[in-house]
Amino acid sequence: MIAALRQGGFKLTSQRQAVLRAVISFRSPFSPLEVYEKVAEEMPNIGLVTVYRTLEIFSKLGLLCELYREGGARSYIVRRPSGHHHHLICSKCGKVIDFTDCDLKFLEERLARETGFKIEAHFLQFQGLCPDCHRARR
Amino acid sequence: MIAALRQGGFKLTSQRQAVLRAVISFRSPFSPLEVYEKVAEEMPNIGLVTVYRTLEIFSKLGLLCELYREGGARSYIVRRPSGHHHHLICSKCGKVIDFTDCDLKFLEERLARETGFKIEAHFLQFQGLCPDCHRARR
DNA sequence: CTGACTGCAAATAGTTTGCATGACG
DNA sequence: CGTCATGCAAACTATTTGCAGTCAG
Repeated sequence: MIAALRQGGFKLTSQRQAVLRAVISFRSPFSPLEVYEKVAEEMPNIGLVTVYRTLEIFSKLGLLCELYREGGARSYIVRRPSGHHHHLICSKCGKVIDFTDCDLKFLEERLARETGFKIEAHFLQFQGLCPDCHRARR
Repeated sequence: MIAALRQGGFKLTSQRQAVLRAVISFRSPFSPLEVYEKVAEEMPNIGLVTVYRTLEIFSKLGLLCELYREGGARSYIVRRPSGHHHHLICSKCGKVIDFTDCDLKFLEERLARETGFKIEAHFLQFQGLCPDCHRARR
């Protein structure tokens, strides 16, 4: 991680180390504000702006992955080493489950053939109710 | 649609009709602001707030489906009872091509079985270069 | 040293709320 | 005619930008 920062030409400041520590302590998706609050416990002078900027850098470096949730707040998760993955999100409580195998190669090839596009990426996301929320609804 | 409004106990106002007309004219996901701008062409006095409230109602009635895009703006698509569809977007010029058959049933069933989620929707989008932009790049 | 980084304050963007007026049913 | 809907303005929340001082390399 420290190596990744250096490689990107970024400086290793105490703030960035603190944000990194906070980020890897989360087990579910987190917003910039949540990270800020956690970091502020040990570093009260840190600015929320710094947290925003640091999360953006981490995201560009591939350490974090931005995802889409209801409620307007941006949220991130720590990216697993495996690389490419998708999400299954509970529309009630926001719980997120990753999955990696999406098996879209056949569809992608057909679309490329039919449209002439050179396809570079895809975004796939499922929404639904997690077991708890599904149960609670009844 | 009109029936759906009545059934929900909502009044059928000219604004709601105009928003409905605008909404079904879009071929790709749209934000409240985009809907507002389109409606304002024929009804300059409409308030952005009314658009927000109307879209929320339509969403609750099941006519629209909220989805997540980069950039922070909320966005919706029309939920089509028969033909839900997806997009293939050129990352250079923004050209959009729709496609309908996405063949995710098998994946969806497997995810539902493995996670216990009740899956309600999915969002799938491909990005790449359209033939023109691909040619131009060389 | 020096350019990148930080933190403050202010600016923006998107969305929601309060309230008086207006219109559907 | 009563109630729900509208539109304005203002409040709010999340995020971005400008800038002067600070620090890692």
